[in-house]
Amino acid sequence: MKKYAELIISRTTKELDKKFTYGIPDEIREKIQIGMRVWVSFGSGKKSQAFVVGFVDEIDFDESKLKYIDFIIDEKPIFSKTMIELAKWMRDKYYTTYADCLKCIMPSGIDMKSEYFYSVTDDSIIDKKTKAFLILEYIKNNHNLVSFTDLEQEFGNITSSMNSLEKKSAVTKTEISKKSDYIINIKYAYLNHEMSDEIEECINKGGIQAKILLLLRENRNISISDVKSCFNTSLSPINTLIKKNLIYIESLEVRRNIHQIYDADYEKPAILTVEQVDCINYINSVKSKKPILLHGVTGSGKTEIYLRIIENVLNDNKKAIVLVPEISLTPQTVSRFVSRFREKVSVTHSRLSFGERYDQWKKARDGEISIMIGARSAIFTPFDNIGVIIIDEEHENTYYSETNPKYNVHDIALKISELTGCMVILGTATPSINSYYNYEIGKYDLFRLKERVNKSLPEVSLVDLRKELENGNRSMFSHELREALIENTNNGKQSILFINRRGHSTFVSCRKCGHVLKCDNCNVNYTYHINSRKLICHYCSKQIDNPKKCPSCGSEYIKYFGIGTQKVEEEVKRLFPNEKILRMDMDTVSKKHSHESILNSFKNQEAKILIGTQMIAKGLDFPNVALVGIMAADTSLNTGDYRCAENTFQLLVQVSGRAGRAETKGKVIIQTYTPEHYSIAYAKTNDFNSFYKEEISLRRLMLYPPFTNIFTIVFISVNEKDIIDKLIKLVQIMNYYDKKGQFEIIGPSPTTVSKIKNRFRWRLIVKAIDEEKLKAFVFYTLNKLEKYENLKNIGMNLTLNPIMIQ
DNA sequence: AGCACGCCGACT
DNA sequence: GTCGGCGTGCTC
Repeated sequence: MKKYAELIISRTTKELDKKFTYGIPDEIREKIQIGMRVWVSFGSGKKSQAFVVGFVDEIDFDESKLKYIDFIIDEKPIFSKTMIELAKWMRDKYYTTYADCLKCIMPSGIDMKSEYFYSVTDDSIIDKKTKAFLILEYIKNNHNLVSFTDLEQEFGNITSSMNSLEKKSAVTKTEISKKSDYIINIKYAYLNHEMSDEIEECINKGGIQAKILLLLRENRNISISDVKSCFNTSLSPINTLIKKNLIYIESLEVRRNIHQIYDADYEKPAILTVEQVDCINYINSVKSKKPILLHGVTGSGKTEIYLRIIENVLNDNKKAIVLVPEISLTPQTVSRFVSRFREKVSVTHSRLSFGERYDQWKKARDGEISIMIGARSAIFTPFDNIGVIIIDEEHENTYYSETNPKYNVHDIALKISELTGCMVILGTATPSINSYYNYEIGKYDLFRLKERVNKSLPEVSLVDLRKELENGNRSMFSHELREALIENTNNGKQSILFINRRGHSTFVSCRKCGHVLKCDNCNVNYTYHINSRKLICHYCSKQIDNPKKCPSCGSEYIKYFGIGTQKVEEEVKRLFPNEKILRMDMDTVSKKHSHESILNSFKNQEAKILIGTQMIAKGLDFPNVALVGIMAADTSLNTGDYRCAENTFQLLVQVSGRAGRAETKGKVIIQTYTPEHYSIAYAKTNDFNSFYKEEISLRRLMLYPPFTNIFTIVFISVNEKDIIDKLIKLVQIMNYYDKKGQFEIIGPSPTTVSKIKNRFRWRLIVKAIDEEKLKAFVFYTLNKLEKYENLKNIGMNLTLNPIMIQ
């Protein structure tokens, strides 16, 4: 047993994507476990982090090649056996490497790496004025210890220089490894009870030392920093006491608390509606082990159901993971859970530091908490006994990872459920087409919540902007929206205006020749920003001054078209010169906490009107909001993506849900140029089922997911001709190998944004019914292409069933 | 992926 | 001769 360890080296290339067998030194044989991180020599060069995934008794290679593990990095394993199993499955599912998947599951920011540092030992043999001499000078001037990276930054390519300097013994190379464990140790003072007589004596003498001893009599231990601040003193009395052997010091690891969230008051469980009781009974009694799709209109009390289910799970001595979209991870959401379950809850999200996140992760692993709330990556919370995974707002796109491994939280949750037997609950007011289809074909169970708790659904009206135009209204506000906004504001109620574009004008063009101003680095129209009076590219952030003359024909008739949040703000200010107006978009929330402060300000009724993009669409609950205006419902319809109808329907229903969440009856006005489009028409009546019927039959007809699988291959390069040529070759290879015609190959064609930051992007779409066959086919043909063509200078972006076709 | 090694051409 | 640029091959 435990003769040799099987390791995955922490390098993410296909060539190294296999187990390497290492010897185990006797002194760590007892301690080493599956799931631990170890430090090893690998190949020539620097040492490497590796993960223990198994043990074997024999090796199947030449023993002379065997190397031994240097040491174990952490005290405890960082992967459970379930997580290692999960990584193995992810590797095949998402065609990445084992190391990539393990790193994804592992808490972020704790990678252990090493680097070479150089010191000068003898500079007499080097000629002055040479580059080598300058390098030596530089090292000596920087504490005689400089990293390779720093030297490279200072002098450019230095590989061969450093190698020859080392050969001549002018410098010595040291490998220094850095472990980021983010551990905070606090030093605590303890009384040495063996010295009670001496302690008594010291107390009688009085002074600060006596005060410290008295305090320690009352408490088992006190942190040194507390002692210092308590008596407003330095370290010296403490050191004297240590010298006298009356107290001793011990370091303890402390875990950071996310303090703010524990301030919430205890919230009494709400009285449940009949429907909610039915739902909870249903979930608790269902035996099928299928994921449960919880389809409830906004305001139907899903959160209270989550809380009750979690209560049950905790009573079973099990744990719960609650996933929410990053954007709705606000203290408001979290406090509902905290107020019910207090210190059993923790939170993890991207705004926490690595150390804070790692500490919450450790609390979960060590059983100090039972509920973890977080965005996408919280699905990997290392609980030992998961009872339920709740995915709130399951239709949200943020549950898809865009970087390798390009996983989808639904898939991961289902796999964890398969491995551990936990429940999976998917909650939403607007199910994703995929999830609802899974219910229809019997893969998921469904519970429908039809009522709003204490509330009625808002009244929704559609305004046809074409008719407004016919009637001579050229402004962005329809007559109906303008009147409603004025009335609502005069009544002291709050309004939300939704526009899915930031900036002022979404394109700028010349009225004389029609020239549209575009960024020269990207194939994107400039957006006009009024604060800076500049044109900004939303893809590469390039800014140029607002032109006075058309760069094409020289005319002065430059016009600004398209509505963004800033233009709406400008218009609303004109309507209500004395009202404070809040705007929330990427430009106003860039500063830390500004997201929070805008929402708080609106919550505290400091402003009656809030204008915003996507980010105001979700999960916000403001009781005084009686009007929601959607400025242009069609924006998300014209993206050309196969999911645009689904996205539009979801967005409209979600935004509408912000209205009338308390006693006030809410009103929603949707402005659109295409009121007859089914995604808009059914959003008006909040009729998911009809929308679904129409959408699913369209998907079936057009052969889109969930009826097929789509693989997109995007090639990226500064050389446009090169990527087109290579994609054409790929198509030829694909046609050659697709003997049975099982694969539909579309393209090559430029991506929606065909140039970003001066790099061209072209894509190929491959469709097939069978996911496994599709993956195999794409990788087989790509490998073939790689045999004939040099693909080193081409960026590649491969995605199975992308959330958005680029 | 790193990194070494080896080959080649260019530059004092 | 030495430096820098690359192609190739290996990593328990």
